[in-house]
Amino acid sequence: MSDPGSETAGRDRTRAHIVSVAAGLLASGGRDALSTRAVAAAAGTQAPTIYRLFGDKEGLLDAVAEFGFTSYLRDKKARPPAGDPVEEFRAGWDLHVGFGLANPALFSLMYGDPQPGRRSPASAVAFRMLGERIRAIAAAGRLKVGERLAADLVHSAGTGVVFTLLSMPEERRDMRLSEVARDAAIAAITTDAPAVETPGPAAAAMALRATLPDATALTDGERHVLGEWLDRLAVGPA
Amino acid sequence: MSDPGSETAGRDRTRAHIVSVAAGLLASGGRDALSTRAVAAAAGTQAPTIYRLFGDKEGLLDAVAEFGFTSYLRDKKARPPAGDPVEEFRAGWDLHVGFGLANPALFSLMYGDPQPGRRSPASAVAFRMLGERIRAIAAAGRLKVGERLAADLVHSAGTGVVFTLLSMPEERRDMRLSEVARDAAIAAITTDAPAVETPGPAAAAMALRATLPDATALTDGERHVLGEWLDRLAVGPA
DNA sequence: CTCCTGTGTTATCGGCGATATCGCCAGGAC
DNA sequence: GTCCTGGCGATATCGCCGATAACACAGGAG
Repeated sequence: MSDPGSETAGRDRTRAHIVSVAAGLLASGGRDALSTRAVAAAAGTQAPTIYRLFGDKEGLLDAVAEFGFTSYLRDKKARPPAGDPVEEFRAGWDLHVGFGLANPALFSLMYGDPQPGRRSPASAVAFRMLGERIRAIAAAGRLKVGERLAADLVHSAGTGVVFTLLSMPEERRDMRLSEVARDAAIAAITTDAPAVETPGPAAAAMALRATLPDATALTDGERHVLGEWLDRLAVGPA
Repeated sequence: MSDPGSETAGRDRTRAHIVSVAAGLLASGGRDALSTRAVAAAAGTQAPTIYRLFGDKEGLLDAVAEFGFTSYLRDKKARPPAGDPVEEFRAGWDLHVGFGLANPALFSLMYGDPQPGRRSPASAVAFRMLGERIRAIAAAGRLKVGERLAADLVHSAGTGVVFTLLSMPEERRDMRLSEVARDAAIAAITTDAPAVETPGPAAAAMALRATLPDATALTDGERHVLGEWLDRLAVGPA
């Protein structure tokens, strides 16, 4: 281990090669084409190598999913930021649905056959991206439900749309479904009139201060303390 | 074949027995527990019998899915018609989501790993039921999109919600997700005027929640408590 | 030079879906 | 009553799968 750089480089290189070959097999032959033997043969190596590098088959599948997903993102990521967080959200939705339709086997790998608690690294990446978009909407004062619920709702709608479209013959897919579902999700989690005009906690605190009497979810005492804190926040970090 | 009645009766009986045993295996051990050998052994028969009765493994899976789905419907179908088609729709949604959460392996069998054009008999039954509910809404003059698009949208939302909930650990599942998604779907396909949107404190609370880490005017403890209150405000008056 | 770790290679295990083959027996044909 | 035949149970088998044990070999560490 005196030369870990080149050693792990060689290791990483064969690993990347196997993942790339496996992704090709998956895309061309579907999930069933991705057997350890087929991958090993196509990569010019042996079955035990896969287990040394990936632990087990699930490790290989995770690596393939992450590779395919990030590759797709890299190819498509020429999009300039739109400014409006809801417009950014739309772009993210379309990107994700496009990924699912372009890589059905990969998408099924990431989201099909769900197991409680288990989440593939690739879908974790996707969910984190979604969380950032949701947060941006919230920071703009246009989110009317909790961030977590919003993210779950959008995730549900997106995966559902992709699965539904994938179950149809390709020529019968109605892409309006994606748009309608997308806008329905937006309508469910956002408000048209932004509650906050300027970014930062101060403006948000002021906006909340104004609607505080309507905050019936809090007790009188909580409302009182909250009011004091909001006053401090409205002044700013002085 | 002079006595087709009793002959096919015996055939149907063993068939039903195998399906019932297989459903039990699937419910207890998950999808992987449903191997032809395991089913044959548990049913007290031999592997070739399964192929004689069901053609191949997919035929067996279809039969199991249909059996499980119709069994669930039979057990739960004590619901009296509600009159209002949208209310009927709500009941159907809740029934379907309940089925998915109660039978995760069956649900994955029906909707996971989608293949273009292929639709399991069980999901065909479910989709037909959905179509009837949609048609009733249309007949009442309250559908604002095409029946087909409406059905696809609802199907997407429903399967997406179930998959999302199934991917979470059981104790972390937020059942509001199903309700919010359901009502969002209703809002997207019906002409019912959505509840008048009073801004309320939710959006401002979410805006502040998103920028909370920047709120340097508060101590860590205050920020923590404030975060909990803001989450409650996002849910609304409960 | 010797050891020791990591890799390539072969062989193998138990299980899977699917099928060929054969003995058997019930029921109709005559 | 006897023969024939079609479907069933049972066994064995094929090819493939995921996974792992066992072993030969290379090449740096000491």
